[in-house]
Amino acid sequence: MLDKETLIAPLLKMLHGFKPMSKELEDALIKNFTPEKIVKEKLILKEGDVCTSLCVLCDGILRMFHNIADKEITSRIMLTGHMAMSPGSFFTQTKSIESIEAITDSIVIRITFDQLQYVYEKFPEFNYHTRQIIEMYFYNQEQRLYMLRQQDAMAKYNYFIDHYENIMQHIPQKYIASYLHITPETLSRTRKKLSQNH
Amino acid sequence: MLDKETLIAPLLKMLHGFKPMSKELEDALIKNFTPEKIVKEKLILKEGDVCTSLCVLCDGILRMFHNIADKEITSRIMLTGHMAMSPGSFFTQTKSIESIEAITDSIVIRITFDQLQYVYEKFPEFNYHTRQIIEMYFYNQEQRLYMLRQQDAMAKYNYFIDHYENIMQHIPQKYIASYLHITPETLSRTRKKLSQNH
DNA sequence: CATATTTATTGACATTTGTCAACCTACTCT
DNA sequence: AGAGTAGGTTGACAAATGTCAATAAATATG
Repeated sequence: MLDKETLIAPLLKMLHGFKPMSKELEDALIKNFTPEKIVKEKLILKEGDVCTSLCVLCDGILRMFHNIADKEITSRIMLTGHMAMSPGSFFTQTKSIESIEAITDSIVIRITFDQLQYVYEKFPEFNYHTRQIIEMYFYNQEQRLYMLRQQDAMAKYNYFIDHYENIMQHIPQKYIASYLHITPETLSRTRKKLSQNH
Repeated sequence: MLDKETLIAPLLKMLHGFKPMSKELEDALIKNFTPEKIVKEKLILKEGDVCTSLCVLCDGILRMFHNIADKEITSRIMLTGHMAMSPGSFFTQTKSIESIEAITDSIVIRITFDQLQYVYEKFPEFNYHTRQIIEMYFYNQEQRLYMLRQQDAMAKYNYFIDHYENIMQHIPQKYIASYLHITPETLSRTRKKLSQNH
């Protein structure tokens, strides 16, 4: 595994892009993030537990899912650079209704809720950076909702490949299907229809 | 219409609840928010325009909608106290794909993007407050997605009345239907079925 | 490399929801 | 009060998607 400074570098770069950070803030972040290896299929958050930490994905793919009517539904797919946590559970420090699992072997850097609060207190200007991030996530979620509102499976799938093409690689279709709120069978048929009209 | 200080009071109270604000910050907010009356059916944001300001709803009901395949889809319903804006358009100051309309005569207080940036610059601690708000909105959106993931129309409607009961009052059913991603006919039948099993 | 396991595809069929049209109801506006 | 309009309900039917089962393909395991 790479060393911590290398793993955290892209995150720091993004934060600097929003607004330059002091050396002290940067050091505090480096100090409080802990690298961690996640083996495939391991849960980094389990339904019923409180999401006490936030992970930034350095390498690999994660998915968030939950059960509805005995079926696992993938609610989010996280790629390199994304944050992994349950908003409902992390922000309010209450039990999570969702789980997060590694689809592939992954590397994350992790910071606990308490550590994060410490950084906020010590470096109030950090609120600016996280506000930017969460605005971005909020917007992404709107887009996600927009996708789900598309007329039918074909329209959703087209929207998906236009906007989330990079997600396609190396992810089992069954996860993509439930991400689109359709069954694997319907996705398979939609893909076939699409390839026939090429 | 009530005076500005009265209209802005609930917002200030909520912000104080997150973290006490200085008198200066409070004054800056009072100064930069402008009250406005919105008559029923008027658009406060039109698709294609940039969302240059954010409104806090003091009284009335608003809805956000957009067109997909020639049909109007209600993507959000806003009640007293809620913020009204297009996240995609406001955060990035680009053209909006959605419109916002008053369902009833309404009163809002409005702040422009530029005014808000000014407040952020002058009072960096305000980032803390808005981070709290947007975290809350993010969480609400997750809940919304959770609702849409329910098995069928009945399950969605049940989830809806459990979690959004207050939205029901005084809102045409057709808006609720598209909020649930179902047709007004299906909603009507679902309601009937539910009342029969009472 | 061979086998076992998981995932994807395909078909037949059931179910749900959408569509369209008619009708009813409530509300608005002279 | 009466006409007009928009929203809501109901029915018949069509279309889309889900379900279940069988098979094929891909991936993992020893």
